[in-house]
Amino acid sequence: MPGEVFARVYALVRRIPRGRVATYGLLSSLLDGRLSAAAVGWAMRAAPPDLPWHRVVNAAGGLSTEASAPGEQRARLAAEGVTFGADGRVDLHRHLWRPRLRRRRFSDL
DNA sequence: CCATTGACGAAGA
DNA sequence: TTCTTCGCCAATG
Repeated sequence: MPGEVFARVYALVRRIPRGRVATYGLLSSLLDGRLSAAAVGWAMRAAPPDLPWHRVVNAAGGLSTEASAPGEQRARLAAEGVTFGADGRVDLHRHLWRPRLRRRRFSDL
């Protein structure tokens, strides 16, 4: 059984729309520091099979799964319209998910 | 309990 | 621009 914290990450990842991607760091900050970016990586490793894990990339738009599952993440992303640069990285300017943040006081920033 | 390990990332050099 | 270094924190042995 995955830890309770991981459930929060999974819920977030399920909200990423088709054709968009999120970064480990973005998910970490959306969780308000409950989980570090590295820990989000751990959560993704243990992700349930139905999770759209392929929509999570690193801060540079690179695919961190190339070593363990060559080509799979890229194929899945390409299948939903995500484009890649010549360097093989996702074009974040075009596909990064920008979720609506919860209303927050300026004084909290 | 303690050390190590990442599908990470910002800051330096 | 590329590379280290260091902090991060759940999981593992």
